Amino acid sequence: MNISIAAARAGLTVKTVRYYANIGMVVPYQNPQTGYRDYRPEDIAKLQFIGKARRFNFSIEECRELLSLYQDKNRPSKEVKELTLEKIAEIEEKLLELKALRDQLQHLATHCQGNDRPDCPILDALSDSLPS
Amino acid sequence: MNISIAAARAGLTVKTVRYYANIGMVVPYQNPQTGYRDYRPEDIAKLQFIGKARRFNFSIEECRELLSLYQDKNRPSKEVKELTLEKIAEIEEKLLELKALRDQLQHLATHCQGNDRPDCPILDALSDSLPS
DNA sequence: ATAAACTCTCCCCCAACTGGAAAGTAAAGA
DNA sequence: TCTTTACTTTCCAGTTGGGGGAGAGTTTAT
Repeated sequence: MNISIAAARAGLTVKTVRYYANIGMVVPYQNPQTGYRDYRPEDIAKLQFIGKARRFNFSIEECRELLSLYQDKNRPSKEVKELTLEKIAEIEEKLLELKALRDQLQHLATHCQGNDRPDCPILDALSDSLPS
Repeated sequence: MNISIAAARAGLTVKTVRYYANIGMVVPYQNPQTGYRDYRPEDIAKLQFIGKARRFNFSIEECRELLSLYQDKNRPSKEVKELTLEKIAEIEEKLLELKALRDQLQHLATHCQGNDRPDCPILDALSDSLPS
């Protein structure tokens, strides 16, 4: 299977798939005559796996880790669960940050007339000390 | 005021302040003999302004925009409010994404024993099609 | 006077790709 | 078969927002 088919199957771009080959994540057979990459079903499965893990906010390095766990048929599920729980905690933290951010901005926007007058509590807040 | 004092006043690193000078965001007077930058109170005010806007998740370009609005005494507050509302909408979207992500991961983690057996619904989900 | 602490520029590095140029290859139509 | 189009390759540069560190000059403190 050529690279564009492989990319489509995995829901990735060709550029991304080539990138994954370059960084040694999914390295397909490469025809020595033409240089064309040839993706086999197991390569596609890996690409799909990585695509999903990336969508779950796992970093490339974490994907590499998950992938090796995935390929090790005797791995304990403990490691995978731990990694997942860590990721959940990270996301929780990010959620709190973003909520606080939104609330502060919302507060400012509510107090801004948003008209043609130069009066603007948002800019005032940014130039003075912020309500923390 | 030298750059380390300026950075401390604005709650930024020296590297960051120098970066802001390089990209033309806050360009202080620079002694032609020594090359040393000299930050005046209005430069510090700008740095503080930018620091706060960055903490509010505004991009460098958006900071530039806000800064020019801030410096224009006759600006209508409408533009600032619009930019802020857009930012809020962005954050809302990101919040939804992250919540969905957390819930899916949480679901997977709940169904994983996390023991020494190779059995792992998390990896199964990553390698099969995901519950979407 | 000398050592410590600061500053400068310059360049490379990070993540995770994306875009584009130049050149070679494959497939499809006339 | 020839030609055109669509693909593929490598390589280089750019993105965001800086961080790390070298090597050289400057200021400050002792």
